[in-house]
Amino acid sequence: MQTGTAPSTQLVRRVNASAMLKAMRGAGIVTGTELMAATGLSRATVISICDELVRLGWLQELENQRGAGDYVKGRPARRFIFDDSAASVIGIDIGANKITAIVADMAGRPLSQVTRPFRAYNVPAKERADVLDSIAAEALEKAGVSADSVLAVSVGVAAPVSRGGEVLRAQEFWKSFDVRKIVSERHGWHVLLENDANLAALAERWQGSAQGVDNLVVMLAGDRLGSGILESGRLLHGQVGGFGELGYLDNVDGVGDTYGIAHYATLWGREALDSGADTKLRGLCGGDPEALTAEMVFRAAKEGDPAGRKVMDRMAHRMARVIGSISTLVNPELVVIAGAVADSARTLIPAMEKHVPDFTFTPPRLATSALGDGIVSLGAIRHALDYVEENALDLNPASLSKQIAAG
Amino acid sequence: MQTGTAPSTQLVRRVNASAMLKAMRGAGIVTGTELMAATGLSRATVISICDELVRLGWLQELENQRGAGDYVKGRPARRFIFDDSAASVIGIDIGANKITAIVADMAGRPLSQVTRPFRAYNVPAKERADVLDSIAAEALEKAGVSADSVLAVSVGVAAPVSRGGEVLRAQEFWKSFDVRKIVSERHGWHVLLENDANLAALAERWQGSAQGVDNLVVMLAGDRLGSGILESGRLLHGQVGGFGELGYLDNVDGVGDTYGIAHYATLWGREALDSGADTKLRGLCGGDPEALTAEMVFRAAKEGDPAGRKVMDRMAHRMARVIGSISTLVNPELVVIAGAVADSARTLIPAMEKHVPDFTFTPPRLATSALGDGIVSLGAIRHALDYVEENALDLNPASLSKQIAAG
DNA sequence: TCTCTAAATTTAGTGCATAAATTTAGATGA
DNA sequence: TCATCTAAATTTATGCACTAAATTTAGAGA
Repeated sequence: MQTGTAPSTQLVRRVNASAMLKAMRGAGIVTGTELMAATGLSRATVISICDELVRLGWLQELENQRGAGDYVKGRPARRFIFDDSAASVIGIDIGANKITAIVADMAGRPLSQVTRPFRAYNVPAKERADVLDSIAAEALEKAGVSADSVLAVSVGVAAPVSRGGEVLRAQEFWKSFDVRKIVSERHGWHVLLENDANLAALAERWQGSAQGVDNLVVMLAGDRLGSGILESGRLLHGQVGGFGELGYLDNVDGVGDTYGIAHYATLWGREALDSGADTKLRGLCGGDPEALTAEMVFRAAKEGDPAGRKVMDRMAHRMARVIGSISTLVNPELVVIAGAVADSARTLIPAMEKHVPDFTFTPPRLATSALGDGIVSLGAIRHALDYVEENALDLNPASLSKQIAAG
Repeated sequence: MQTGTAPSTQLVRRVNASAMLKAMRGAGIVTGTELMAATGLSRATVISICDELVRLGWLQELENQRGAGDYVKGRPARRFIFDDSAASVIGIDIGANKITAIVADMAGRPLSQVTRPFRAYNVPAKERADVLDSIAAEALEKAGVSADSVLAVSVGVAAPVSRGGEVLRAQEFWKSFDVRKIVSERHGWHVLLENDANLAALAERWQGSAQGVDNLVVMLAGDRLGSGILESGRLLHGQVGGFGELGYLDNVDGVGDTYGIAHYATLWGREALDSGADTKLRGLCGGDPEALTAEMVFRAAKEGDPAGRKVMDRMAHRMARVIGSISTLVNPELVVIAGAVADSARTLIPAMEKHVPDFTFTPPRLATSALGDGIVSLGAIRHALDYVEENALDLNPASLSKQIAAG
């Protein structure tokens, strides 16, 4: 009589294996006893899963069992270490002006980062795939990592992406389904797609100021406003990926459109110049309003320039309305402002905290992201790692070397 | 050596048992073979779970195996039937003006419905519990069902309720945590709390026009606007239950507040009267603007009265803005207008369908609820049934009779 | 060398499932 | 009447994943 096992039974093993990997990631060297405490499983189970994870290439067992002399009595514990370099993932951010790729190891440590500006819109699918290919190849080379070691690639795009990873309403130039297929077929990589603001939310919860926060809004607030929303720790997508779209702001009093902080800083700064006011901005941009950047306006405000400060004041009012409206409907614990302007926007926080309660009965905590420009590609790394960890028994370093051996 | 089984292993049985119950609910008489097809489980498993469910009082096995002559060959199948009357649940809607209770059997069939108007606000917790008790008792008596057969009670309130079932920001008069505890202790019932609009969303997906819809917004649109949101089939709550709050509409152009359809129908109808226009409304309300109701305005519009039609036109524009804004952010497949005015609001649909695309790039389908005034208590029934089905192995008819025998 | 100890291993048993062989209840027809 | 047919139930043999308790083991120290 042959075998036959319920898929539901095998699922238990998958769940426990994922839990073990998650417990080990970032924990350094661990013993069976520690894992028992972390997972609630029995020693027999923990050890058997460890043995399997070693076989699959996820873990390495250390030879020198007695470690840094932290304990001495009894039989020495077997010591396992998560093998950070067993495989790698790639996170890619396809922004409006540039494309960024990060190669990271299994601990999520970035090994290399490559950024390349865009040349044109509306290039054919194959060329788009080529761009993605070449930047990925460059990042891999820079990281000193083989393309065969890549277990998953996550790509962030500035367009709605459905829960299933499909871009159904291809805004601007990026119609990604083809690309996904092409890249996947070329390298055998698993390619995931996700909205850029959603990835920023994952990044912020992973390494930013939203650690442990389950109800979170992250606003990408550079030139345009976009938002990624986590509810009970889950990303929201809606029917075709539009959850978090902010177009309704067009009709909100005192907001009127979805332009972001950088856009309005520049616009209002130029208005101040045009008004003929006496302001430091004139010096900063060399007298040419077209040369004025958001950065200059922030700097002027910081240095006490009245025109700059007035811009900041208007900005805080405007953003308070934006955050107030979304917080009413979504009721997050925390709203994080992210993107290229996040760092400069930190000075806006006190004023925003003051005004947001005028627009919602459930004011959230406010923060700015410290993750900088790479937040989306970092979120893509987390997204890819999540996928790999969930599928660790099917998608693993050992399966890679088998492929290599077979190919 | 004694036993010891992983909780994760037992979980498989629970999941399969729930799946079996869900497959049987509403299916009438079923055989093992049919259940194999419905659940994907093997015959041995299906039969063993059936035997267990019979033991727990969920199912009954029929004696006369050969049914209505639909087939004849082979060994007669054992035939099981879900015992609708094995236990019951109560769904309660605590509205602004009245409280409604429905007692239903395990098939979700309402056995009785009782409505009672409110007398006062701000009654002490014990009295509130007494009101709930007495209306529940009345509904049980009317249904001819014993209080001992109740497996769960779900209560809908017009206030934010967190995922854990706690009312953290007790709007108006209902601070329900006490009540939950009191009722639970008096009868040993499991008492669940949920927001009324969320329950309406469950009802609409269960028996309304949203069957099979996973991304859904249901708007309670009577005197005040409220919304319940399902994303990927899950109710959204946010940090303290505020997800779906519409207070941001205060600042949306052409909306300005959260008053509902009934409110504005009455208000605008009175404006028409005050303007001295020649309108049927004057006859309908007997010349007294204070006596004018939303219902009269709808009727006048239906009969072609110009003033009434003008109100409908304004209403469609206003609601298009409301639905457009929420649809932009939430991206539902379908928006259902529910509550007491739903039936009258059906005539608004074509105009709203025309205008909604002006306010969102992702216009949803629109519908009005046919579930009438009882939509919240019906949703509470579904909520309670969901809870019972998820916990069918722990919370079951046999455990009830055991309690009775022990007590 | 003996003892102690904490951890690993081994052994026994449970729960939940599958799959294949066998039995069974009834219908049918020689 | 009784063998035959059939679809379903049962029985039997396994597999997998886990727990729990008994036993062994690797090193430290008296």
